[in-house]
Amino acid sequence: MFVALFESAGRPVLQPLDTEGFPTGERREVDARQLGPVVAEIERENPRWVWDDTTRWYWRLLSARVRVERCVDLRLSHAILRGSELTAGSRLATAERNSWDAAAPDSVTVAEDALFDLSEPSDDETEDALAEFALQREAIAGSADPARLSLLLAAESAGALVAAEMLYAGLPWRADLHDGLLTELLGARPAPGERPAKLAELLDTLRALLDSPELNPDSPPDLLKALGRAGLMVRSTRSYELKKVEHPAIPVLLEYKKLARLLSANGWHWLDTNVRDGRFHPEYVPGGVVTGRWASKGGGGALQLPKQVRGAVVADPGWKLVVADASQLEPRILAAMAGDQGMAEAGAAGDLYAGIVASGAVATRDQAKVAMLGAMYGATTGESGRLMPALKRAYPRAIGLVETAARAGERGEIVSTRLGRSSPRPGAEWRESQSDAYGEGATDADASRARGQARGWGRFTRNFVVQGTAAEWALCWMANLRKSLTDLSGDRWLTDTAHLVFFMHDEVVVHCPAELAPRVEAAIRQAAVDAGRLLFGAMPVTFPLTVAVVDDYGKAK
DNA sequence: TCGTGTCGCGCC
DNA sequence: AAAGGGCGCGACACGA
Repeated sequence: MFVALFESAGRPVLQPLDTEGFPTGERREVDARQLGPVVAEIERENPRWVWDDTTRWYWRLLSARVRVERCVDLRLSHAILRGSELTAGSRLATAERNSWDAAAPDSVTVAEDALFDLSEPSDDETEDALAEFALQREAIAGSADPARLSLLLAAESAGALVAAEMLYAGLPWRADLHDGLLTELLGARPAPGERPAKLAELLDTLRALLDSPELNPDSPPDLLKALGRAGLMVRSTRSYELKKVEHPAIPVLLEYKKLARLLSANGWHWLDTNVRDGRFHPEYVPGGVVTGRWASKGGGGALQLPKQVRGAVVADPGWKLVVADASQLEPRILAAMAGDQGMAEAGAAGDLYAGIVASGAVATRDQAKVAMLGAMYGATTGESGRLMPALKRAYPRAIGLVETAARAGERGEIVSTRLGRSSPRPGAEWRESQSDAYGEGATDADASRARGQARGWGRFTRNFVVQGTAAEWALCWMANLRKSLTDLSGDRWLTDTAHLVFFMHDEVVVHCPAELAPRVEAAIRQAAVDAGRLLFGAMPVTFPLTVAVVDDYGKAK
């Protein structure tokens, strides 16, 4: 059963729908303040809620302490169906761009304010949304593989529920410990506009060593000039560039850069703006990356949370953090997608890279790693490029898959993930440079530039299939886990029992009462096994996890 | 003063 | 000749 939830004349409206998206029962208007209880009552029948935007609706429900198990996020689903190769001929995909192609409204606070803001009554959204849902059902039913696409859309929508719940719950964050860490590394918190003591000391030393009393190392051009005056010929001021140079100023500069980065990205200002009441509430954006990965927004930067500050993430008294990450996820995904038995076997014992060495393809674990990364990213030079022929001989199917994807991208074609998310087409500029390269009056330089651009797009599509399928695995993993955590929780509210608090591409963190930790760990492991089966069926590829039950996120790994 | 572009670096 | 994918953000640089 589907139940659509939309707004009409400023009021929530419920409409039961059949599997084709047609109304089956009575349309019901609800007072905004009664929305939670009404949804909770219908939820007992385990419907799939259909709404335009999960953030918008689910935030209201969570605020009323109501959870739902399943939903269809129409905006996220639309984006997938619009671009998927599997639905290319559908009415949805061939229609003109419309409001469903627009980006989601900005943030939950907007949705929250809108709840009681009657000054601008919205139009009746119902017709539009119901029509969109029917188009989506039609596109799925008529697609080349409805089962895969349905799984993808279910996982994408479940992910949106997880993202909203993680925003609601927040990641436990000890501001006092974070402040202590900053003070230890940087010195006491300075007055606004001043440098902390440690940073100021390093700056003095650096200026003396480079004989540049006015140097501002935060300005790359300024720094580059000062380095040049000191006889240090570097092309940029990047750390890896600087590390190649021998000079007493370099270690000081690297230390300065590291601490300056900590201060500006995750210093006291970050703490002030992102941590409230012992929780960090990062805003995730499901489907925010073309490949299907999540993005994050707001100053928090959940998906860039540096290891340096993870010690401030501490479980509540009597609780634990269960931290799990999927080991070598992307190469395993590639092996599974390609049906590469040899690579699957190499990963079966636990360490895929060790398995590749054992197979004789390359000599060392480091080489195995750099070669695999090169295969997935499209490296052609350096050690990684040199190792490719050997890797391809040992694993022709896996390497063949990414090379096929790269060739397709070079021709301007689209590629798809396991479950059917397709890559965007290259832009007009790209296509023009390709056709110009073979037109009249084309120079060697035109042709060379076109080849470079073609290969660049090939590297993108090469990586797309792997990164995107890994994102699908992670969505299925989280969706499975969310369900089993709910089953563990009995009648307790989300944040009163085991719940997801953090996600980072191939890693999850669950915050739970200490006595539940063993069952949570088991649930996380089972969810990973089930995710592998959902995507790849009987293909014998394993997705091992590293799991740690800790008090403090910094202690994991 | 503002918006936009670039650099550099954190994460995967 | 060389050629490594995807992000978000803060600080600086620069031009309107």
